[in-house]
Parts: sequence; structure tokens; C-alpha cells
Amino acid sequence: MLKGWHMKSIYYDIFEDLRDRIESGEFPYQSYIPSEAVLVEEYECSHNTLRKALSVLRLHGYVQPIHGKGVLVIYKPDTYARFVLGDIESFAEATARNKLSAYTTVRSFAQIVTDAPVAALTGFAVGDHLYRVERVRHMNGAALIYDINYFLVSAVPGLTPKIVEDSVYRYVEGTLGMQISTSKRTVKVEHVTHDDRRALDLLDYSMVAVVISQTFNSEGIHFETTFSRHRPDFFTFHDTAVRGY
Amino acid sequence: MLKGWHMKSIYYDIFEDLRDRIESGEFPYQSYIPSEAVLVEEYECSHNTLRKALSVLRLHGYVQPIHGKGVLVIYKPDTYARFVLGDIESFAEATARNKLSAYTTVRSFAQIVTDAPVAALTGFAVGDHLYRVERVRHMNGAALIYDINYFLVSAVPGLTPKIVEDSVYRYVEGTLGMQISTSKRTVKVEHVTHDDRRALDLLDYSMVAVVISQTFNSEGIHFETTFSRHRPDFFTFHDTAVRGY
DNA sequence: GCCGATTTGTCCGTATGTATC
DNA sequence: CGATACATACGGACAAATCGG
Repeated sequence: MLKGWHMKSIYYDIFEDLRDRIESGEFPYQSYIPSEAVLVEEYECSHNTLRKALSVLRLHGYVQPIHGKGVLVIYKPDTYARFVLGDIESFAEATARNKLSAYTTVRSFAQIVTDAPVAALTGFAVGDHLYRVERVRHMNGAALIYDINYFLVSAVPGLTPKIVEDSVYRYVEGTLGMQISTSKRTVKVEHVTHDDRRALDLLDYSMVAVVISQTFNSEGIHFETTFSRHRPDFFTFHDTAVRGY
Repeated sequence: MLKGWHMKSIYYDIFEDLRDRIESGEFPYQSYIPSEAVLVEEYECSHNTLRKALSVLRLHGYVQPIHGKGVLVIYKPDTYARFVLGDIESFAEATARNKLSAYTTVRSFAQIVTDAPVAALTGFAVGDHLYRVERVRHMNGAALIYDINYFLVSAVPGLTPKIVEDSVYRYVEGTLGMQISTSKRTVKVEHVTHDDRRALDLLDYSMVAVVISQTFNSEGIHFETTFSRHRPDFFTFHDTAVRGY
């Protein structure tokens, strides 16, 4: 059984525990984890709850259930880069996990009203009030990521340059109590702009990797569109796709 | 209730039906779909089965369930590009869906034995027998994608240049009856190589977008690693991430 | 502010189907 | 063929969030 109390939900606690046991090497690559029946005993939960945990584990690319045989581990520690973007993770969270020295500078901070071009760009409606923020992410001393954020004012009231310098997500989830839910992202490669040249330490790179993400909160409101422009050599995007899900 | 017989499973049929109804505009952006109770009536299924269908719908970024209120549609038809890569979709399937004139040429076809460098590159074990295939994807007359595939011979026996010119997935899923299950992908941006220059119509681009994918079949066997090198202006990668899954 | 109706979220127990060995 | 293991489906129960009276 799991130690103390569960924080989120039973199935999620079981998922986290199994994930940790896989990452720790207790269940190595190409081995089978214990059967459903055994795990139901161990975690003292219902068969349905365990299956939900296994489904999350699968969606994260840790295991591959095989009908009639067992649940196979397909997680290789070496293969996984540490900068996980296939999940929703903020810059602050990501750098903390990677133990990198990193900081953010704010290039501009303004409040605007959506016009037609901005609407086409961001997906917001004409007339929406937005915060437009430009930030530069430095890692180990070099300017590597140039972020242009558009936040819906009504959803993220009281945003300040001070806050965006720290972590918007911490403010949004902590102070405002808002929950981020779905993020739709597109990855492209574009020519560098004059702004890229000014903002980033580009060396001789002529193109940048761009991640365009539209983020929805738990109320289904599209509250953020971000253009994240990365120097190519420091850009990696991970993703796990599962058939039938 | 759904028309005739279900092909795969009840929950998947319901997912496909709801997805179609959303894409058709019956449930527009920012509207609520009928409640669980109503849909359970309509589809004559159990409440659990319907919830599973909704979970798949959510993972595909169509809806956002909101506790106590309903299930909100967050799908915008315009926003979605048609070249979906966040799902597992083959080149043949993708071009067919996009109604593009496309064809494939085979640059090389060989059988090799994995040595240390190839092992490090592909994730296969030293000594594994592999097919190494180089192909170029042409769309509307231009060479845009340069694919280098490594297939595990034991998992994909009898592969021929003729087959890879058509669709490997059709052979694998159709003839061999194998089912593709999980795909782990990484997107990077790299400098063009001499091979890129020879294989692709690169214009003056100096970099390519690279998708590295490791694909597992339903038996949990890592049977394919592919390096897909795209001309930047024709490259787009879509992804939907959901918190808590 | 409270209460009740509605709606989604989680969990449980059970039954049946299907693939593997 | 039987035992094991995963896959799907059902029905019931309760919790939590929302909304209106």
C-alpha cells in the first residue's frame, strides 16, 4: 500500500509510485511489472482504479500492456532527455529539474487590445484585452529562448513585470488559484527576425525553432498564446503518441 | 444509438461519433455537449463507457470537461492544420487526408548488422539485424522529406524495396498483421548535411527539422527507428498535452 | 447564505471477452 | 483444455463543483 495519505487521487498516486519504481530501475526495460491482480492486492485498490493508473503510465510512454501476457516496461533512462516538453512544464520547473543556472529578463510589458492581425496570430477575438510580454530566457549565461506571451487580462488580472520575471505559472496557479488544463502546441522552424538577433545570442544561426502554444485553463478558457523562439542547438521537443488514445 | 455494428469497441465508436459531430459543427467552439446522463441514454451505454470515450476526446484536444458545469468544446476548425503528426500517422495516410499529390523514391535499401555507433544512434542492440532504408518524399513535385529508417528484420521480415516505395505501415499492419502501439518522438533542428543537399530540394535553407521516432509494436518490441529530415518551410508538428494524464 | 438539483470526478465490485501459455 | 492476464463493459455509490431559487 502507499505510505501516508494521497494528495490528488488514488489512481494518480499509484501512477506516480509505479513511475518512480520504473525510473529507479526496480522494473527494468523489457521486464514485466506485476500483474493487475497482484498490484490490486498491493495497493489495496479496485481493478478499475489500477487500470486507470496503468493507462496514465502508458500515455507517458513508460509501459506497453500486452494482451494475455503482462505489462511490459519500455522506458529506457538514457534515451530520455531531461528537458521534457511533451508535458506541460514551465520554464522555471524545467530548469529546476535540470539543475541549470537560469534567469529571465523582461524585454517589454504592455497591455493591448486585440486587432485583426493579432487575432489571426493568437486565436483571440478582436477586442479582447491582452497583456503582451516579451521575455528572454538565459541558461548558463547565454540568451537562448525568446518568449512572446499574450495573456487574456480578464483571466490573469493584476499581472506585473515583476511577476512575469519570476514565473507566470506560479502566479497563475498559486495566487490566482487557476488550473492549467490543456495545451495545444505547434512546432515550426522559421528564419530569424531582427528581434531574434537583438534578443538572443544567436551565433551564426539563421533559423530558430518556434513553439506556438495555446493554453486553456480548467474552465475551458483560452487564456494564453505563446510564441517561444529557441536557438536551434538548445532546442529539443519530446512527445509520446499512443495508438487508440 | 450508433447506427450499425461497432468495429472496434463501444467507447471508441462513441469517441469517433462525438468527434465527427464536433468537427461537423453540431457542437461548436465554446458550447457544451450534452450531459453524461443524456449521452448515456442516447448511446445506450454505461456511464463508465461514456466517460472513457470522453477521456479519449479530451486527450485529442476536442473538449475540456468542467467540473459541475459540463463538457466544453475547445476545438476550432481553422486552427487545426491538416498535417497531424501528434498522432501516429504514416506519410501515405497523411498525404491522402490532405489530398496532396505525393510520391516516394527509394534512395537506398540495405541489410546491416548493428554496430556500436548505430546502436547509439538508434537504440537497437549491438548485433541486431536491421533493414536500413533511405527514402525521399516528394509533395507537389518537390523533394521535401528525407527519411532514414531502421527496421528490425526479425519484426519486419521480407521487406523489399518495392514495399518501402509504397507504404511500410500498410505492409506491416496489413500483410504481417502487426499492430503499432507506441511512438516516442523527438524534434530537433540540425544543420543540413551533404546527403540532405543531394536528397532534398533545399533552396537556400541551411537547416532541417528532424523528427527522430522510436516505434513499438503491440508486443512491446522496439521495431523501428526513423530519422525524418524536413525542409523547414514544410514542417509542422502538432501536439496536445493534457495536465494530469 | 443555504439548500437542492444538475453535472462531472472518483472508486468499487462484478461479469464477460480475448489473447497467451 | 485450463490457468493466467489484459480489455471491455455494466451498474451502483459517493464526492465535489456549479447554479438557481
